[in-house]
Amino acid sequence: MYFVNDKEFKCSVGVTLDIFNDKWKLSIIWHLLDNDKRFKQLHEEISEITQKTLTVKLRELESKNIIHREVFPEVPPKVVYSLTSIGKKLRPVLESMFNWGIEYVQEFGTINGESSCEIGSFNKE
Amino acid sequence: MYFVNDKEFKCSVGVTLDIFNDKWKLSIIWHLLDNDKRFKQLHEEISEITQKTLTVKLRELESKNIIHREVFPEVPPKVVYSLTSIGKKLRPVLESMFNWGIEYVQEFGTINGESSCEIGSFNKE
DNA sequence: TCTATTACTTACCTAAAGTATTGTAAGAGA
DNA sequence: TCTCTTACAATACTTTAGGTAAGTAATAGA
Repeated sequence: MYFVNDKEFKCSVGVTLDIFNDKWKLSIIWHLLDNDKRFKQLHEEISEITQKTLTVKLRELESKNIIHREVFPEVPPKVVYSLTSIGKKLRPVLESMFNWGIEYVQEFGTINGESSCEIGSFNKE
Repeated sequence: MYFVNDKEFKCSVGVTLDIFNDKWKLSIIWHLLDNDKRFKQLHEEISEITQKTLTVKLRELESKNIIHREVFPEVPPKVVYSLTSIGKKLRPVLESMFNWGIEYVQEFGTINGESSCEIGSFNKE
Protein backbone atom coordinates (compact mmCIF):
# COMPACT_ATOMS: atom_id res chain seq x y z
CA MET A 1 0.00 0.00 0.00
CA TYR A 2 1.25 3.45 -0.91
CA PHE A 3 0.36 6.77 0.68
CA VAL A 4 0.85 10.14 -0.95
CA ASN A 5 -0.69 13.23 0.69
CA ASP A 6 -3.31 11.29 2.64
CA LYS A 7 -4.35 9.38 -0.44
CA GLU A 8 -4.09 5.62 -0.51
CA PHE A 9 -3.02 3.57 -3.52
CA LYS A 10 -2.92 -0.15 -4.07
CA CYS A 11 -0.50 0.21 -6.93
CA SER A 12 2.25 2.61 -7.97
CA VAL A 13 0.67 3.09 -11.37
CA GLY A 14 -2.30 4.57 -9.55
CA VAL A 15 -0.04 7.20 -8.00
CA THR A 16 1.08 8.29 -11.44
CA LEU A 17 -2.37 8.17 -12.99
CA ASP A 18 -3.79 10.19 -10.11
CA ILE A 19 -1.31 12.99 -10.71
CA PHE A 20 -1.69 13.00 -14.48
CA ASN A 21 -5.45 12.53 -14.52
CA ASP A 22 -6.16 15.65 -16.54
CA LYS A 23 -5.81 17.01 -20.02
CA TRP A 24 -2.65 19.10 -19.78
CA LYS A 25 -0.01 18.10 -17.23
CA LEU A 26 1.81 15.57 -19.39
CA SER A 27 1.89 18.03 -22.29
CA ILE A 28 3.55 20.56 -20.04
CA ILE A 29 6.13 17.99 -18.94
CA TRP A 30 6.80 17.09 -22.58
CA HIS A 31 7.57 20.71 -23.41
CA LEU A 32 9.87 21.08 -20.43
CA LEU A 33 11.88 17.95 -21.22
CA ASP A 34 14.24 19.58 -23.69
CA ASN A 35 14.62 22.99 -22.05
CA ASP A 36 13.54 25.17 -19.18
CA LYS A 37 10.86 27.57 -20.40
CA ARG A 38 9.21 30.83 -19.51
CA PHE A 39 5.46 31.06 -19.09
CA LYS A 40 5.00 32.71 -22.45
CA GLN A 41 7.08 30.13 -24.29
CA LEU A 42 5.00 27.33 -22.84
CA HIS A 43 1.83 29.16 -23.73
CA GLU A 44 2.95 29.60 -27.32
CA GLU A 45 4.12 26.02 -27.71
CA ILE A 46 1.00 24.50 -26.12
CA SER A 47 -1.13 26.92 -28.05
CA GLU A 48 -4.53 25.37 -27.33
CA ILE A 49 -4.26 25.75 -23.56
CA THR A 50 -5.64 28.90 -22.02
CA GLN A 51 -3.55 31.19 -19.83
CA LYS A 52 -5.70 30.46 -16.82
CA THR A 53 -5.50 26.70 -17.17
CA LEU A 54 -1.75 26.85 -17.79
CA THR A 55 -1.32 28.85 -14.59
CA VAL A 56 -3.44 26.40 -12.60
CA LYS A 57 -1.66 23.35 -13.98
CA LEU A 58 1.80 24.80 -13.41
CA ARG A 59 0.88 25.49 -9.79
CA GLU A 60 -0.39 21.96 -9.35
CA LEU A 61 2.80 20.50 -10.79
CA GLU A 62 4.85 22.76 -8.54
CA SER A 63 2.94 21.72 -5.45
CA LYS A 64 3.60 18.08 -6.32
CA ASN A 65 7.35 18.78 -6.64
CA ILE A 66 7.42 17.88 -10.32
CA ILE A 67 8.43 21.28 -11.65
CA HIS A 68 10.33 24.20 -10.20
CA ARG A 69 9.25 27.83 -10.53
CA GLU A 70 11.84 30.57 -10.50
CA VAL A 71 10.81 34.22 -10.43
CA PHE A 72 13.19 36.90 -11.68
CA PRO A 73 12.34 40.31 -10.20
CA GLU A 74 12.39 42.18 -13.50
CA VAL A 75 10.00 44.28 -15.50
CA PRO A 76 8.31 42.90 -17.48
CA PRO A 77 8.18 39.87 -15.20
CA LYS A 78 10.17 36.75 -15.94
CA VAL A 79 9.28 33.36 -14.54
CA VAL A 80 11.15 30.25 -15.61
CA TYR A 81 9.81 26.74 -15.18
CA SER A 82 12.00 23.67 -15.04
CA LEU A 83 11.67 20.01 -14.16
CA THR A 84 12.77 18.81 -10.75
CA SER A 85 14.81 15.61 -10.55
CA ILE A 86 11.67 13.50 -10.16
CA GLY A 87 10.10 15.47 -13.01
CA LYS A 88 13.00 14.63 -15.29
CA LYS A 89 12.41 10.98 -14.56
CA LEU A 90 9.14 11.22 -16.49
CA ARG A 91 11.13 11.07 -19.72
CA PRO A 92 10.53 7.32 -20.24
CA VAL A 93 6.80 7.86 -19.86
CA LEU A 94 6.73 10.50 -22.59
CA GLU A 95 9.15 8.56 -24.77
CA SER A 96 6.92 5.51 -24.74
CA MET A 97 3.93 7.71 -25.55
CA PHE A 98 5.89 9.24 -28.41
CA ASN A 99 6.69 5.79 -29.78
CA TRP A 100 3.16 4.49 -29.37
CA GLY A 101 1.79 7.52 -31.18
CA ILE A 102 3.91 6.69 -34.21
CA GLU A 103 2.65 3.13 -34.27
CA TYR A 104 -0.94 4.27 -33.86
CA VAL A 105 -0.67 6.72 -36.75
CA GLN A 106 0.91 4.08 -38.95
CA GLU A 107 -2.14 1.88 -38.42
CA PHE A 108 -5.02 4.34 -38.18
CA GLY A 109 -3.81 7.71 -39.46
CA THR A 110 -1.74 9.30 -42.17
CA ILE A 111 1.63 10.98 -42.22
CA ASN A 112 2.13 14.07 -44.31
CA GLY A 113 5.73 15.23 -44.65
CA GLU A 114 8.14 15.46 -41.77
CA SER A 115 7.10 15.60 -38.17
CA SER A 116 8.36 18.78 -36.58
CA CYS A 117 9.24 17.29 -33.25
CA GLU A 118 11.56 14.77 -31.74
CA ILE A 119 12.20 13.36 -28.32
CA GLY A 120 14.02 16.09 -26.45
CA SER A 121 17.65 15.25 -26.07
CA PHE A 122 18.81 17.62 -23.32
CA ASN A 123 18.63 17.20 -19.59
CA LYS A 124 18.88 13.45 -19.83
CA GLU A 125 19.54 12.25 -16.33
CA MET B 1 2.57 16.22 -39.68
CA TYR B 2 0.23 13.46 -38.54
CA PHE B 3 -3.48 13.12 -39.23
CA VAL B 4 -5.85 10.94 -37.22
CA ASN B 5 -9.61 11.23 -37.83
CA ASP B 6 -9.41 14.75 -39.28
CA LYS B 7 -7.27 15.95 -36.41
CA GLU B 8 -3.82 17.34 -37.08
CA PHE B 9 -0.79 16.73 -34.87
CA LYS B 10 2.70 18.15 -35.05
CA CYS B 11 4.08 15.36 -32.94
CA SER B 12 3.27 11.72 -32.28
CA VAL B 13 3.19 12.32 -28.55
CA GLY B 14 0.25 14.63 -29.21
CA VAL B 15 -1.65 11.76 -30.82
CA THR B 16 -1.25 9.70 -27.67
CA LEU B 17 -2.02 12.53 -25.29
CA ASP B 18 -5.13 13.42 -27.28
CA ILE B 19 -6.52 9.91 -26.89
CA PHE B 20 -5.64 9.58 -23.22
CA ASN B 21 -6.64 13.10 -22.21
CA ASP B 22 -9.09 12.03 -19.53
CA LYS B 23 -9.16 10.49 -16.11
CA TRP B 24 -9.95 6.86 -16.85
CA LYS B 25 -8.77 5.40 -20.17
CA LEU B 26 -5.25 4.52 -19.07
CA SER B 27 -6.60 2.88 -15.91
CA ILE B 28 -8.82 0.70 -18.04
CA ILE B 29 -5.86 -0.28 -20.24
CA TRP B 30 -3.83 -1.11 -17.14
CA HIS B 31 -6.50 -3.50 -15.92
CA LEU B 32 -6.77 -5.19 -19.30
CA LEU B 33 -3.02 -5.73 -19.66
CA ASP B 34 -2.85 -8.95 -17.68
CA ASN B 35 -6.18 -10.49 -18.71
CA ASP B 36 -9.30 -9.99 -20.73
CA LYS B 37 -12.09 -8.89 -18.42
CA ARG B 38 -15.85 -8.76 -18.20
CA PHE B 39 -17.63 -5.48 -17.52
CA LYS B 40 -18.34 -6.38 -13.91
CA GLN B 41 -14.74 -7.36 -13.21
CA LEU B 42 -13.50 -4.05 -14.54
CA HIS B 43 -16.08 -2.18 -12.50
CA GLU B 44 -15.04 -3.99 -9.34
CA GLU B 45 -11.33 -3.47 -9.94
CA ILE B 46 -11.64 0.20 -10.86
CA SER B 47 -14.08 0.70 -8.05
CA GLU B 48 -14.18 4.50 -8.08
CA ILE B 49 -15.47 4.76 -11.65
CA THR B 50 -19.22 4.89 -12.18
CA GLN B 51 -21.04 2.43 -14.38
CA LYS B 52 -22.00 5.12 -16.82
CA THR B 53 -18.52 6.51 -17.20
CA LEU B 54 -17.04 3.04 -17.58
CA THR B 55 -19.53 2.29 -20.36
CA VAL B 56 -18.72 5.57 -22.13
CA LYS B 57 -14.97 5.10 -21.84
CA LEU B 58 -15.08 1.50 -23.06
CA ARG B 59 -17.02 2.63 -26.13
CA GLU B 60 -14.51 5.41 -26.80
CA LEU B 61 -11.60 2.98 -26.57
CA GLU B 62 -13.43 0.56 -28.85
CA SER B 63 -14.10 3.26 -31.45
CA LYS B 64 -10.39 4.11 -31.45
CA ASN B 65 -9.50 0.44 -32.05
CA ILE B 66 -7.66 0.13 -28.75
CA ILE B 67 -9.92 -2.47 -27.16
CA HIS B 68 -12.17 -5.16 -28.54
CA ARG B 69 -15.68 -5.88 -27.26
CA GLU B 70 -17.06 -9.38 -27.56
CA VAL B 71 -20.65 -10.16 -26.69
CA PHE B 72 -21.66 -13.70 -25.74
CA PRO B 73 -25.37 -14.36 -26.30
CA GLU B 74 -25.94 -15.93 -22.89
CA VAL B 75 -28.16 -15.36 -19.91
CA PRO B 76 -27.17 -13.53 -17.79
CA PRO B 77 -25.32 -11.48 -20.39
CA LYS B 78 -21.58 -11.77 -20.84
CA VAL B 79 -19.38 -9.18 -22.49
CA VAL B 80 -15.64 -9.55 -22.57
CA TYR B 81 -13.23 -6.71 -23.22
CA SER B 82 -9.71 -7.27 -24.51
CA LEU B 83 -6.86 -5.20 -25.90
CA THR B 84 -6.32 -5.07 -29.65
CA SER B 85 -2.79 -5.44 -30.97
CA ILE B 86 -2.22 -1.68 -30.86
CA GLY B 87 -3.76 -1.66 -27.38
CA LYS B 88 -1.29 -4.25 -26.17
CA LYS B 89 1.51 -2.02 -27.35
CA LEU B 90 0.59 0.42 -24.59
CA ARG B 91 2.36 -1.84 -22.12
CA PRO B 92 5.60 0.22 -22.11
CA VAL B 93 3.60 3.36 -21.34
CA LEU B 94 1.98 1.80 -18.30
CA GLU B 95 5.21 0.10 -17.24
CA SER B 96 7.06 3.40 -17.19
CA MET B 97 4.21 4.97 -15.22
CA PHE B 98 4.39 2.06 -12.79
CA ASN B 99 8.11 2.59 -12.32
CA TRP B 100 7.82 6.35 -11.98
CA GLY B 101 5.12 5.93 -9.35
CA ILE B 102 7.48 3.86 -7.23
CA GLU B 103 10.17 6.51 -7.44
CA TYR B 104 7.69 9.25 -6.62
CA VAL B 105 6.42 7.44 -3.54
CA GLN B 106 9.97 6.80 -2.36
CA GLU B 107 10.61 10.54 -2.40
CA PHE B 108 7.28 12.07 -1.42
CA GLY B 109 5.09 9.32 0.04
CA THR B 110 5.21 6.33 2.32
CA ILE B 111 4.98 2.62 1.75
CA ASN B 112 3.00 0.45 4.10
CA GLY B 113 3.45 -3.28 3.66
CA GLU B 114 3.38 -4.97 0.31
CA SER B 115 1.89 -3.46 -2.79
CA SER B 116 -0.88 -5.66 -4.09
CA CYS B 117 -0.14 -5.21 -7.75
CA GLU B 118 2.54 -5.89 -10.24
CA ILE B 119 3.10 -5.27 -13.89
CA GLY B 120 0.87 -7.74 -15.68
CA SER B 121 2.87 -10.56 -17.17
CA PHE B 122 0.44 -12.11 -19.63
CA ASN B 123 -0.32 -11.14 -23.19
CA LYS B 124 3.15 -9.74 -23.73
CA GLU B 125 3.52 -9.19 -27.44
C1' DT C 1 1.19 60.66 -22.64
C1' DC C 2 0.36 56.44 -24.83
C1' DT C 3 1.46 51.92 -25.95
C1' DA C 4 3.88 47.52 -25.34
C1' DT C 5 5.48 43.83 -22.46
C1' DT C 6 4.93 39.56 -19.18
C1' DA C 7 2.71 36.82 -15.98
C1' DC C 8 -0.64 36.53 -14.08
C1' DT C 9 -5.98 37.37 -11.54
C1' DT C 10 -10.90 37.71 -11.66
C1' DA C 11 -15.66 36.86 -12.98
C1' DC C 12 -18.54 34.37 -15.69
C1' DC C 13 -19.97 30.36 -18.72
C1' DT C 14 -19.98 25.72 -20.87
C1' DA C 15 -19.13 20.91 -21.34
C1' DA C 16 -17.55 16.71 -19.36
C1' DA C 17 -17.93 13.73 -15.67
C1' DG C 18 -20.22 12.01 -11.49
C1' DT C 19 -24.60 10.61 -8.72
C1' DA C 20 -28.76 8.35 -8.47
C1' DT C 21 -32.39 5.86 -10.07
C1' DT C 22 -35.06 3.06 -13.20
C1' DG C 23 -35.58 -0.29 -17.01
C1' DT C 24 -34.45 -4.62 -19.72
C1' DA C 25 -33.95 -9.71 -21.06
C1' DA C 26 -34.27 -14.40 -19.72
C1' DG C 27 -33.27 -18.12 -17.02
C1' DA C 28 -32.81 -20.17 -11.81
C1' DG C 29 -34.66 -21.11 -7.60
C1' DA C 30 -38.66 -20.61 -3.95
C1' DT D 1 -45.90 -17.47 -10.45
C1' DC D 2 -42.84 -14.43 -8.24
C1' DT D 3 -38.54 -12.81 -7.14
C1' DC D 4 -33.53 -12.75 -7.92
C1' DT D 5 -29.63 -12.40 -10.85
C1' DT D 6 -26.20 -10.16 -14.53
C1' DA D 7 -24.72 -6.68 -17.53
C1' DC D 8 -25.69 -3.37 -19.05
C1' DA D 9 -28.80 1.19 -21.20
C1' DA D 10 -31.29 5.33 -20.35
C1' DT D 11 -32.67 9.30 -17.97
C1' DA D 12 -32.42 13.39 -14.99
C1' DC D 13 -29.83 16.10 -12.07
C1' DT D 14 -25.46 17.97 -9.80
C1' DT D 15 -20.57 18.96 -9.63
C1' DT D 16 -16.25 20.19 -11.47
C1' DA D 17 -12.75 20.99 -15.01
C1' DG D 18 -11.70 23.84 -18.37
C1' DG D 19 -12.67 27.87 -21.57
C1' DT D 20 -13.63 33.16 -22.57
C1' DA D 21 -12.68 37.56 -21.96
C1' DA D 22 -11.32 41.27 -19.53
C1' DG D 23 -8.37 43.57 -16.08
C1' DT D 24 -3.83 44.52 -13.41
C1' DA D 25 1.02 45.82 -12.07
C1' DA D 26 5.24 48.03 -13.19
C1' DT D 27 8.45 49.75 -16.21
C1' DA D 28 10.53 50.93 -20.90
C1' DG D 29 10.35 53.23 -25.04
C1' DA D 30 7.96 56.26 -28.85
